[in-house]
Amino acid sequence: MRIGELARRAGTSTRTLRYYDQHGLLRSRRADNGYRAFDEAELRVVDEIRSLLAVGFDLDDIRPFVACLRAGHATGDVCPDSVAVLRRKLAEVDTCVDRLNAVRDQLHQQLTEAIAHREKTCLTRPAP
Amino acid sequence: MRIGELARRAGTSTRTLRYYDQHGLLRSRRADNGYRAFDEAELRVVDEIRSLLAVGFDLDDIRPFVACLRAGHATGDVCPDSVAVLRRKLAEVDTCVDRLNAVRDQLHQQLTEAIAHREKTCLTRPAP
DNA sequence: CTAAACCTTGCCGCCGGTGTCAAGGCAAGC
DNA sequence: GCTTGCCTTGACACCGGCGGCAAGGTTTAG
Repeated sequence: MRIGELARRAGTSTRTLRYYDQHGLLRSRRADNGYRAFDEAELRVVDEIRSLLAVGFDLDDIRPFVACLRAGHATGDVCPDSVAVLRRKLAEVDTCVDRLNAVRDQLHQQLTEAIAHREKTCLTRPAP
Repeated sequence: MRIGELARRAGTSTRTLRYYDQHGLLRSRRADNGYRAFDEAELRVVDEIRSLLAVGFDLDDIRPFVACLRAGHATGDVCPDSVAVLRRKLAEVDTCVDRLNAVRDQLHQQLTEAIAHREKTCLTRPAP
């Protein structure tokens, strides 16, 4: 399979696939004319990459998952290295959620106080 | 007050202050030698900018708050435009938190299943 | 007089995944 | 032979808030 077909089937662009290839996440042979040739299995790999990128992983995070797939596992997340990344990412997301919630609370309070202040100082009509 | 002093007092760098100035967030006159001269009040402005940046606002979001301070208000958040930004940002943070929580749940489930799968397939010792 | 400590503008780098364009090689149908 | 559509590498652009450096002018202390 050449890069255009893989891109169409995976629902992405050739530019993107070349980038993954360049960074060692895809496996490709070269035909005599220099064209990249991909196995069917790479479609699954691209799907894995895309879905992990979509949840906020970067390419380095994704490497173990790809390796896990190549090792013959049905999913990329059952290998020790993948599990380790999952743990780390989960922790990262947790702290990120905590921070965002703190920000949320601060914004909420600031908003509440600002509105209270406006109603107190300038006697405009109350919000509709 | 020159830029170095303002930077020291605000706990930031001259590079940063020039950046704010360049983007119209600070107000400065020029001395005869070309040096920027800042009023005392700009210290408060820099503080406002920094604290809003810290919670994830970008410079454009911050403009109304600065304008509000310049309009003579004790805090930058009591003016209508600032309140509008606060509302918008609060909504953004809310959806961001929701997305992150969804990701969190997905990661958690994936992790749980991956570990269950490992314990089922390869009979390694259970995690310590 | 000179060194040190300011100040100025301007430009490159970063981060990461991708869009996009350039300039060219190859394949296939007419 | 010519057009069309694939493929190749390489390189710039983006986003945003800076860091850092260069090359120069200014002021002040000693």
